[in-house]
Amino acid sequence: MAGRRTRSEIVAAADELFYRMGFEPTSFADIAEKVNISRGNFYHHFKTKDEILNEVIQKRAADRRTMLDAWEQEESTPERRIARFIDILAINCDKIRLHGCPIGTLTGELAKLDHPAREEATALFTLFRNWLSRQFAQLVPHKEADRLAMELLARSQGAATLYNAFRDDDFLRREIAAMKAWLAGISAGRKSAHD
Amino acid sequence: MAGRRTRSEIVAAADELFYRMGFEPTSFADIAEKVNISRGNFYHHFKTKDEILNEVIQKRAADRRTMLDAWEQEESTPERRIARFIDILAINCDKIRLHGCPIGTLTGELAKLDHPAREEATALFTLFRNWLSRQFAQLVPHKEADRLAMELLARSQGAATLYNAFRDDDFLRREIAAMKAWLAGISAGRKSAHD
DNA sequence: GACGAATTAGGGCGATCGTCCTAATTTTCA
DNA sequence: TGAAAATTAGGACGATCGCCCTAATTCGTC
Repeated sequence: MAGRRTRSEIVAAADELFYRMGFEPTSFADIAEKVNISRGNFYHHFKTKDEILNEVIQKRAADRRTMLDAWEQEESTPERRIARFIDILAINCDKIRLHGCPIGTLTGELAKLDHPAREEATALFTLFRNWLSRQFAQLVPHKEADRLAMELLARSQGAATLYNAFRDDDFLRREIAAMKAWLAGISAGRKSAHD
Repeated sequence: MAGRRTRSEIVAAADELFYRMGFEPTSFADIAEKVNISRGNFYHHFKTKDEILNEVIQKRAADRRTMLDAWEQEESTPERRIARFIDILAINCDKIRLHGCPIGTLTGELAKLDHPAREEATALFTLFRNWLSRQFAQLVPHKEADRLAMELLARSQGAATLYNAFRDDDFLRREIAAMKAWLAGISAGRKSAHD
């Protein structure tokens, strides 16, 4: 049963390498070296690189799901939950600075490769989109919730992209503050008139 | 002197291939085939792949500079000029849908590769940043201009990333409309109070 | 302790990568 | 027009790619 652990170690290593270097530039040899196993052993667990990619995507989805569940348990209001999402940028800023958003950069790379797993990667976005939409639905009419979810998703992606490019800490701080102010404005207008 | 034309054809082909497939996945063979020249001839013009990349970045910078200059001539107000920037998303939506933003995806890839030319690619962003900043400076106090430029740049990047992922035309239209409304609000409050 | 299954190691497959070289051809211009 | 320079073609280099095979070792179970 030690094979199961090796397999998950491979996926974890591939997850990080795909994030840091990208899917295409990461080779079997890179992953095998990181896990400290031979390439032959490697092949016993995964026949193709795409198999690993699928597993990595599933792992990322599972990781995000447990994270979202935790936020749902730990925070009592939708506004605080959405704020946790915005905080990702601050918490992971060191990694984002160097490698961008793990989800945004993966979907972008797979789009360019015209890779079959592209839609599976997009599903990672959908995970956040639906979760945010459910939170916003508690603050605004249901019809607007998904639009706000997409708006916030887009804004965080833009912030990650430009932070990765310019690496300007002040900019990131401003964007986070602006998103939180935007969020406060939405939850403040919950029962009042529009805007 | 025909060598000059071949050289620029190589750069043009590389430009498009780097955009469509990414820098790393594009091979010498890909470019040579697209230009219909032998790989040997290819080597006569460019010794290394990085040389081509640098030339491609310079070409992209030149293309954008002429585009920005044209906007400056064709539009009489800063608001209309900034609107031209926002319109990029609509005009290039077919390409963005498939391959994302040429500048955003290149800087992202080079960041992952830890490539020496990363900062040169970031300079493409700076081109737009400074141009937008100059336009905003005619609408708001100079201290706020750069922040607004970064904000708009970020928002357009986020829109491009999510449009590339979800390929939702309604979303892109909404984002464009929202950016234009945001812009109208800024230029309307030019001489009035803040917000 | 033995035996079948699971796991590991290591090497080799053809293909392609970026790069480089040489020789043939074309162009330039005294 | 003839020699020098610029351009082109085509192939070969070692390295590495994803992928596959076989043999050895470890493990689980009776």
